[in-house]
Amino acid sequence: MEKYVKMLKGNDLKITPQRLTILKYLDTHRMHPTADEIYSTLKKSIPSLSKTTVYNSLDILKKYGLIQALTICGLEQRYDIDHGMHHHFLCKKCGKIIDIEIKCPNIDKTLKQGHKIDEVHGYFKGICKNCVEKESKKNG
Amino acid sequence: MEKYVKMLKGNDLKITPQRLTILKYLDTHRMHPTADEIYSTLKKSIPSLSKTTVYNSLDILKKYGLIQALTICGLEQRYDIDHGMHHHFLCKKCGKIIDIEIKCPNIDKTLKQGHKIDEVHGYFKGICKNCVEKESKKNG
DNA sequence: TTGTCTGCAAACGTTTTGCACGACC
DNA sequence: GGTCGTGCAAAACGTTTGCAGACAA
Repeated sequence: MEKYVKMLKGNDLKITPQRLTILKYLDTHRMHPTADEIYSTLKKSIPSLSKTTVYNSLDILKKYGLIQALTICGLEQRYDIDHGMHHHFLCKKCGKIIDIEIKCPNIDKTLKQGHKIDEVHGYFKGICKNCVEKESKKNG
Repeated sequence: MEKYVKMLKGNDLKITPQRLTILKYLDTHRMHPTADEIYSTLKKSIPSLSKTTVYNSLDILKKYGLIQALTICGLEQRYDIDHGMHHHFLCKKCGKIIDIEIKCPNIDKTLKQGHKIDEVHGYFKGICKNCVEKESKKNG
């Protein structure tokens, strides 16, 4: 928990049980939950928790770069603790969202066509390893 | 208009004035409009047009790969005619969405970490060329 | 003590639904 | 005549707002 206190303190953010719990949840459950999933889960340990607080906390944590929001076409907003440059892959079969490590040498420049690039978000869609293997077993 | 008829016919889609008009609009106005912007604009030429039809048409055009949906964090869904592999850049200053041509050699593989990749969507955020230049003029 | 954070209820805007009518093979 | 597309109204959904009271610093 010390870790999350430090993360908040480092950004001059007030330390509240709600924020700490949300940070810890996102850090220990890296399955890109929705705001509602976070709310439902944490409601069990903090019965007084409100959805507004979840949204407020996620907004401010995002604003200070402690977490990241994923906006994938067709899905609600999802959240992820910020753990270095990575992208996201959505399996169209099982719906799972998987972290993808791809480095693109052409993106690493901060300037492209004269535009100053601060953030890079890569979204990939297809069939995940698991589902591909299941499919080939069925056919072979 | 022949062009849009062919696009629909090629996918065994019924040809309706609404679909043709939406396709033409997206082809000739590449500013990534929202469903509502499309509706408001086309309502002028097709007064009977309903928003449901706009959503229905956009959905089916997307399903058949004739158009693309952009889901950018914090913005409503936007639409774009499918004109080859390109990505999108959002200027955090002026809000404009700009097409970006970046080729990533590491993404071009259809398999990554065992996952079969069908779609690649790149979203970039920062300050666009225009706003960067405005800023530097002000300061210099 | 002071300003910020939280929680509730209500509002909001986008998108989806259910259903009936109409158009087109 | 049966399927598919359209349009309307209403609902659903995720998210945001306004405000009052609670809490961290």
